[in-house]
Amino acid sequence: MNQAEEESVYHSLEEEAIDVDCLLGEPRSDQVSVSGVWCYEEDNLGKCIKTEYDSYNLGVPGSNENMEGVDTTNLNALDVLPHEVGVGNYLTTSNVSPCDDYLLDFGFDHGGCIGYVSNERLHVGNSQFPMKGSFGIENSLTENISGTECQNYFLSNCISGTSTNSSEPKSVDRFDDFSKSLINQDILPPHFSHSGLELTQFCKNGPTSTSPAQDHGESGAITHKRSRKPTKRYIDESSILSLKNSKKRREASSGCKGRPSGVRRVKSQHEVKPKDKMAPSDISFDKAIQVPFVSQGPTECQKSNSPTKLKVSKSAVCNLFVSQGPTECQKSNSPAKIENRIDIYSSGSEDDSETMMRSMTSGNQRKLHRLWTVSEVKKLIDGVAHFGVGKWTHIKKLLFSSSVHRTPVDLKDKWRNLLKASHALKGSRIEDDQKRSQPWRPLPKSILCRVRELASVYPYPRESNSKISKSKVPLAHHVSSPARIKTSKVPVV
DNA sequence: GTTAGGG
DNA sequence: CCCTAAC
Repeated sequence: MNQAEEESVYHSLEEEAIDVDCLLGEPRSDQVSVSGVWCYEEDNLGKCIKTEYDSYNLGVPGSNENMEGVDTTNLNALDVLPHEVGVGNYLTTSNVSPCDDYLLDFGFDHGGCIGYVSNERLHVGNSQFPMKGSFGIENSLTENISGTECQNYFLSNCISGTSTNSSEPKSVDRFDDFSKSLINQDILPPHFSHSGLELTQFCKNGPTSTSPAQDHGESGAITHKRSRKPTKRYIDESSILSLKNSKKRREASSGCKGRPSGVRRVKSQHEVKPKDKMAPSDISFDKAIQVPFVSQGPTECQKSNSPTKLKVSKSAVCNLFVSQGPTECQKSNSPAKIENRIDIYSSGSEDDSETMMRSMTSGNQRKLHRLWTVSEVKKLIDGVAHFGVGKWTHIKKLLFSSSVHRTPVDLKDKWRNLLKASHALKGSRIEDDQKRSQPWRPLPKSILCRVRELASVYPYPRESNSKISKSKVPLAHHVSSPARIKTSKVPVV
């Protein structure tokens, strides 16, 4: 086995491990959408119900003491030992085979957990619809259709809807029904309810024509960098501090570079305008030095933190710093120790596979640092592929609705980082270099490649201006991106 | 309210 | 991840 093969095996194993974690960790409320979407497919109605039933039983093993009394279906489900409840059982009990991708995507991760289909596979069939297979909606559409029919189903539906509405009314109706079902589950925006205009337009022109890039009048022209002047806060700080605290600053910043991570203002509800906020007394550099639990004087922090709460925070944070492994963070904190200010833990307890850190000083609470899972990255990529760069709230609402901790800004930040990573990969081509630059979390090369593709399709403002024009990406030359997609990605049927 | 970009 | 100007 050469090195490349080892790499690929390594990646696939890693992905599998992460995804199984994800699967076991994130069923929850998504189950609702599973059953709902399944039931769209009439042929699978029985299976859906059965599977749903089974999974509920699996969720409460041993809760039924009269096992002899239950029917065969229940017995089958209950026979499964808790540790056996996993991918295999879900799949084998469901039997909705043609679209396992879809099942897993929607059932457990809304679009990318196990069933991610990389872009490479998208081109296996004769359909070249850009985001084929990797996006939950489309998978859902094709759940019971196999082969090329499956691949072209979405498209053919749309096209038949435009040319002659009566040519395949059944398909359109079917699609319409499905889209409605999605809307009812908040998976699709309301305007998807009309399979006629919007969707056909979407299909005919490809996703980019209705993408945010054009909505904002960016067609052809890449967004220019926004001019940026020094922030008020910066001006205030610098003017005041340069006079009063230059000496202290040197001492404080010697220990921590720049703004110390974790030192942050509490965004209180009584927040005032920056100028008022930064009264000289507030800019005590006691805050900059990371001495978390010392009373800070009349600052905002003190307003929001009672001494007892500080104490609680301290213990919780200690626990967190000790237990860095996945899934331990939540479990190691006894409920008694965690109260109001720690509620962020319970609210974010849905993803056990993530490593969490918390830096905290002066009572300021920084959001949990949640590492991005591969499945999350895939969802983000799919979202960008469908809606374009910049539609972060759209992507958030549609694909990350179950991830309360991922804000649109987070998505944007992550996309920026992905671009960096993908460019790093492009620059050095060698995967070892990639690992050297990101030894902590090597992303699968396929993902980075996909990011790179999308980066050329949906240039990110500024970065794409400079990098893509300079780079040797052959696809992104003189043709504006929407036009390029139109010609290269949308198949002519 | 959202997004871009600097930190 | 946070912050803030720009939109």
